[in-house]
Amino acid sequence: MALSKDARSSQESKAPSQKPIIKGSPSERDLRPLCIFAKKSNYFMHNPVRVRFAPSPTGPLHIGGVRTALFNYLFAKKHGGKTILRIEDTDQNRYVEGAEAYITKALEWCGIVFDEGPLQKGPYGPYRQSERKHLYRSYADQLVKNGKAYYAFDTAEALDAHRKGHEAKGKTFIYNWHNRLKLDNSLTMDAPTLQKRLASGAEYVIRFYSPQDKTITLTDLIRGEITIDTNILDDKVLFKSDGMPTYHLANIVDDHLMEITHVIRGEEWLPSLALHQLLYEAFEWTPPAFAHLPLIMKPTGKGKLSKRDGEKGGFPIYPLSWRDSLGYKEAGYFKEAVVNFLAMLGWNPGTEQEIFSMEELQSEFTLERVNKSGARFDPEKTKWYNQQWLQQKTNTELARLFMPYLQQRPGYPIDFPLLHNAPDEVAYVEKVIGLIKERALFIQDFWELGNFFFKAPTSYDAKAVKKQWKQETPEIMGKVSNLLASIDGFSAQNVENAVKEWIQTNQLSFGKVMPPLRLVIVGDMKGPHIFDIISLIGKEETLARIEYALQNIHTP
RNA sequence: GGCCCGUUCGUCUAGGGGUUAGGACGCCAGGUUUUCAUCCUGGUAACAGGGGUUCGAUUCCCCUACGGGCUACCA
Repeated sequence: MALSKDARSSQESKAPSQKPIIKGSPSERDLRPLCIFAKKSNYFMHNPVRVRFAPSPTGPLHIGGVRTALFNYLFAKKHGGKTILRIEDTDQNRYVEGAEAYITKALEWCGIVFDEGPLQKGPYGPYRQSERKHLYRSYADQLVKNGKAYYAFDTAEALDAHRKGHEAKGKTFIYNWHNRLKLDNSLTMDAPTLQKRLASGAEYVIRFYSPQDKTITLTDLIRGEITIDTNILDDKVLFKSDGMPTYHLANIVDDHLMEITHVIRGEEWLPSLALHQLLYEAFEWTPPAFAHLPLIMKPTGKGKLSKRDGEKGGFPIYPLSWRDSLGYKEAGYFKEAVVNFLAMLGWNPGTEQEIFSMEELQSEFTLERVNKSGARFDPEKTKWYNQQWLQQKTNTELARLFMPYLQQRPGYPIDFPLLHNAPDEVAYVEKVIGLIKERALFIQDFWELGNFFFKAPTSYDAKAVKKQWKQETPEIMGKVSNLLASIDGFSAQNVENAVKEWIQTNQLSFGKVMPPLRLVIVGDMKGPHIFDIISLIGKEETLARIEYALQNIHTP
């Protein structure tokens, strides 16, 4: 009835039982944002963009959820709008202690900040649905009064039996127009019976009365138009017997009350869009615009990314650690890298730029450039993003971040006279990082890459010894040692010049000097330029290492 | 099963009625570094299939296949 007032009913009558039509030709796609803004221009002029991220505190947020929050945040920033965090804790059974605090901390780490929410408050609070409980009942009642919803007394067992019965016959049980009059609800009883039933304290739910024989057209900012036949919809429960609303009711009521203009959420909600649209119509409210994000899929195998994939694939799935699961932060990822790779999962700028800061994303992001199809998650590429961001950090910042790792290593504090070259330990670490930075993906790689800057080798790579440590090598190393001892001004350049000159005048080959020298200094055939290493660890330490090697390397 | 959404290199993607179908990750090969890695250069590799529409389709339409989501008094 109220539907007829709505502009949509004219569209419905035009296309009664048409097949789904998806409009998405290039020209229409390009025009889409214009159309949307044109249609709602008045609305937009007086209503600044307001988006919400509405997680359920049933556990830690995984990166899929973080991406949804990120896209909401970027969209709001792009349009100078507001971001709202709303905690959807209407399911008392699934509540997990600490989950809400985790969500708040995780998003904060990523740099996703909210203008309104449980902590920052705001004019539309409270921002936890459990604290808004008193609000929802009257909205459910309003729908009952208008004939848009009804009481249902069917027990869980009875419904379960129906489902099983249908399943046995290869059919699906749907609580809607084709059987609602055979079930135990207020549609099948007169007023006095209903009153008696309610007064008796019987448990009941409130169900939405789904319309019959209508085709509704839905608009999704990413997918275009979708048409749905209402006959396949079920009479969803709006209000549960425990006195709490379901997601569907609470979501619509709160989005309306909080004046949300754009709902950006995961694709798993697309099937509910029709119901939500119908609810807005039933309340005679203007619905927000909707955008359904493509899902993030498992790196291998079938299905969407889940919490288990992290353990299986050996990569973090959560932004921060949660119990036994290592988070991105703790695994050594920069938040910039996490935000960057999450943004590129399902969105792209249309240019070849891949590295984006949060600020760049805020100005570049558009919903029109979000993909329609799900993106397989690639842990390898996340490492690459981290490497890219690591290279952009200053040595000072990297040193600060590396110190805690270094301090956990045996042999700390540094036990040899390295520090002659630097005013303090951190300054020394900065110099080390300057030499090894470009080969690192993570902060903690610095140890593997440069441990020989902090402790002298006590063992030598067996293969390298076999190959490099010849009969004459000890004698040569002894002479190199004497040479190094005589050098004043122990810069990398000075040392290199001196050694090269010495090799030439003594008619030795580089191959007889350089590889063994690296072996005694590093313990292995790896690392940055050997003269950079020698210069940085200093003369005293260099000589000590040669001496130690001469005593301890023996060829069989 | 039903409904909805989707489909370009192995992966993330650009593009779009006429292109040598572009980039990135990965992988491979050369070069540099008298080490290892980085780095540089190059290479490998894609329009799911079938019908239309069209002078011409990877691009638009339909069908099929495949993938995904939903199908709770969960969100």
